[in-house]
Amino acid sequence: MASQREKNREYMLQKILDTARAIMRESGVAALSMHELARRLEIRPPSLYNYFSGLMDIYDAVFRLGFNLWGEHVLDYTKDAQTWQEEIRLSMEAYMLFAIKNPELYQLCFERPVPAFVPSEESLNISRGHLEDFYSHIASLENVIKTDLPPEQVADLVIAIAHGLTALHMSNEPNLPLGQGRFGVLIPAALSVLDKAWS
Amino acid sequence: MASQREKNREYMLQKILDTARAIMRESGVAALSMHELARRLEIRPPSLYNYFSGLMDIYDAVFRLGFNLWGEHVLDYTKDAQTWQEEIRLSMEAYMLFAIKNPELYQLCFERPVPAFVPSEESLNISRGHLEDFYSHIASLENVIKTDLPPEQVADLVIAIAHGLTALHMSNEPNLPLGQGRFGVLIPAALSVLDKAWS
DNA sequence: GTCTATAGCTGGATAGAC
DNA sequence: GTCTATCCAGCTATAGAC
Repeated sequence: MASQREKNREYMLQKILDTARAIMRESGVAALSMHELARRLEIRPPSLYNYFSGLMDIYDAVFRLGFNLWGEHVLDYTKDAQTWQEEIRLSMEAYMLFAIKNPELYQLCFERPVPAFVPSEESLNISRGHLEDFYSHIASLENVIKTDLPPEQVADLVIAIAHGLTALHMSNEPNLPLGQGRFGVLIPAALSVLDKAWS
Repeated sequence: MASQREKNREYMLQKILDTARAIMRESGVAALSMHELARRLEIRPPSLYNYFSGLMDIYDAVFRLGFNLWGEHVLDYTKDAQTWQEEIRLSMEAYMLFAIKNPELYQLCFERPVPAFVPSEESLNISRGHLEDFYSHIASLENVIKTDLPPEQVADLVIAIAHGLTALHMSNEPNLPLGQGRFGVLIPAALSVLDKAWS
């Protein structure tokens, strides 16, 4: 039973997080500030403290939001995989696609651009959960992927390759769509290498 | 003929850059400031303007220093390579080793932690030169690496893998030496994959 | 080449009125 | 739940004395 007050509060919380993301996207993750946030929302900075306990709390909320969206995104994007090659291809594409569509969430969640921000344990547990899910997924393919590597290392290697291609894509041509650009174009090449090595 | 004045000036320039690197290493690249720099050097902030035109100029000098050291480092580390596999192994190891030994230079040169800092054209040309050198190196191996990929893509894929492993190593276990840790341990696995795919 | 003094900006956060 | 007023801190950079 959401009362009108609760709905208004939800609405405001949403608006704050949306605006925070817009600032991070336009000016870099580190550019988020209570002042700028209040300016864009056309309120005074102290009002924000009715919704969040401080700047780091807002970072944490966006971080949590990022990993929640990431979980949904990967689940949805990889749901039709039939082979391990497809599984890995879709996982890598999902990684880069998420970064292209949500650069501010990608930076905040997968790089560490704000040393002063340390995610809360609660938020870290969400991210750990997604990693465990991926480990399990790869472990279930243990008998079809032909390699001596333990499944965790297979998973970590896939993550590292996806991360490397994505990070370089984002710092070179962040506006090009999936599959294009100097590094975006290399996903098939990376997959071909893994396929030849592990088939 | 370096006069005493010139020697003193060189010495001070060196001291400023060393101190700048120390700040970046301890508190993050973005934490560099004229105030903190002056504090550690036990001078007043305005004195720094006799050596650099401003904060961004100092970033640029460290950036340039980073790529100069990077060039020497790679040249030295890969000089004994006999096969393409060794060439690639040493290149990847050189990449991660440089990051472990000079995390502040790695972050400033290979990640982009300070959106407000844009390297000067002169500095960018140094980095472009090193990339061209690596392209040439890989191109010279075109007939021994068995792949349909153009040499630039071979090089970019190697860079992406090295970058992915290194970035994840640095954000997870930056203090572990080369070859250790969750991602540091994966260099041989990555090389094995490339060897199987391209031999 | 160093300093003092200062301008002028940004920021996080709190007290307390309404 | 919003505001005004305020504090305190950090920063880049310049003017001008010595």
